[in-house]
Amino acid sequence: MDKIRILIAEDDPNLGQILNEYLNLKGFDSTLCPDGEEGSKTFKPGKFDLCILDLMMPKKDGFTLASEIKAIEPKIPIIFLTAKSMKEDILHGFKIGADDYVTKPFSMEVLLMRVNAVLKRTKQSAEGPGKLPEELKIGSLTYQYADNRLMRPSGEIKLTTKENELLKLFFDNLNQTVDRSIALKKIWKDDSYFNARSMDVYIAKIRKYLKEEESLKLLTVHGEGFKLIHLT
Amino acid sequence: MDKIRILIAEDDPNLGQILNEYLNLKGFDSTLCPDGEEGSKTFKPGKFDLCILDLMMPKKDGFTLASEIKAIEPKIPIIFLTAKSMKEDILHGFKIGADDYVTKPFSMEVLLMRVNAVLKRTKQSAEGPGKLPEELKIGSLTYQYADNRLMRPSGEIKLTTKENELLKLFFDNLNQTVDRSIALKKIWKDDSYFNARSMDVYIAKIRKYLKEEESLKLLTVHGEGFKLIHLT
DNA sequence: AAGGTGTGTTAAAAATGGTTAAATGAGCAT
DNA sequence: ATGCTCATTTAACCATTTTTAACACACCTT
Repeated sequence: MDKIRILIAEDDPNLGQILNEYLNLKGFDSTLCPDGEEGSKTFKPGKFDLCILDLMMPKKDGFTLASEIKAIEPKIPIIFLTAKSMKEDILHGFKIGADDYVTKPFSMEVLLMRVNAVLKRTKQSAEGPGKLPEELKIGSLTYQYADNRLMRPSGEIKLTTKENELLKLFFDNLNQTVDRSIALKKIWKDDSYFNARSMDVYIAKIRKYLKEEESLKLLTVHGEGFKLIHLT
Repeated sequence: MDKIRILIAEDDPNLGQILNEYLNLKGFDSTLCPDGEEGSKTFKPGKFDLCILDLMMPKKDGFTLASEIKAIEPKIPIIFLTAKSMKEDILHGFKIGADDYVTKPFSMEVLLMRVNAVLKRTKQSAEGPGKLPEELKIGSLTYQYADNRLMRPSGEIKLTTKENELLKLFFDNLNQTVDRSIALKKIWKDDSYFNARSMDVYIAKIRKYLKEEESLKLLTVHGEGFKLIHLT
């Protein structure tokens, strides 16, 4: 296996240097760019396996750069660095395809963990559907998909068949985009206009059920599908 | 036994045609798609028993198509056709769940052998929910289907013929969905409206019998059938 | 800014399943 | 045969799940 190639875009020379050296030390092949524009010039399709982008940079911000990169190589994983812990930005990042984010200040260990987690996820996503444990606890919720039950602090919800199948699909692909057409074919057996609208109705229901757990958000990825994310 | 249904995705019209005709000649029900995208549209869960995918195709390559198919129906066998004999590709293929691969050029006989070998392998694994022992104990219940008896802590129940056949069917397929129409054809010999309603009455009875064993639940899978689950 | 397409939301319609009790019918004993 | 008894089916009614429809809003492109 070759070295994992990482593109770093970070304008703070100090932090940039540290990042670069640390990742090299840990066996990655990393390239540092001092601003967004430089990052845009440096990125070439097939030349990188992962991007770590600062959000606030001169010349070109992280979101814009990410969009450009995704346009070239849609499936490349991206981790954002953000000084703000503002949820708005984080959610926006996930929507445009971020795989994770790290808020400054952070320790190198934390970053490394995220990098490895993201790489593991995206690598095995092509492999197989990760098995879900019988009972899944996230935050204040307990999800027992085996018998269609979702326990919340405010009480238990008995899920209908379709609700349960859809929710399980999202948990099976936590933090990853689930394609509309794949979900439709898997659960409705057929991708058609009306089934798609039916699914939208169920999306709304699931959002309502998850509402009281702040750390879970079912995002829309416009034109692609949906993504259930877990904010850590 | 019905015909084996095969999905073929191959962009070379010449080879595709030959494949299709040959497999039809050999008694398969094969469908040809001229590219990966067409393959994605054509594939529906439960509609195919095997996929034969070319690796290099316009619009959508074989690996991508395979991932989508596996996402929908994880256990379906897939055979890749590849011009390259490159180990990298072959290994990657196996990782994402290939059951076999055939390198071009190949003879029809070779392909047929592989198809039969794969089907034989996957069939026997999918074949049988293992035979039920004479006497089955689950939790506080003992089910002796041989003589229509269900023992519960609160006392024994003598099952009627239909009750017993239905309950056995569910235990035979524990944790798996039993299709309404399959159950009807198996037990009532005929799937009709009134038989279906009759079955619903028996479902209610069985639920009542199982009620005192908390770990067993007979769930309905709306529009499909029923599923007896055992919570561990 | 405008217009097309995709998604959010809500309510009503349609389909499916749950429940109960009465009708049917088959087997058995008288 | 006649009348029990019991399994099974039919029927009627109700409850739930899913789909359809209509309209509002959001997103992308020009």
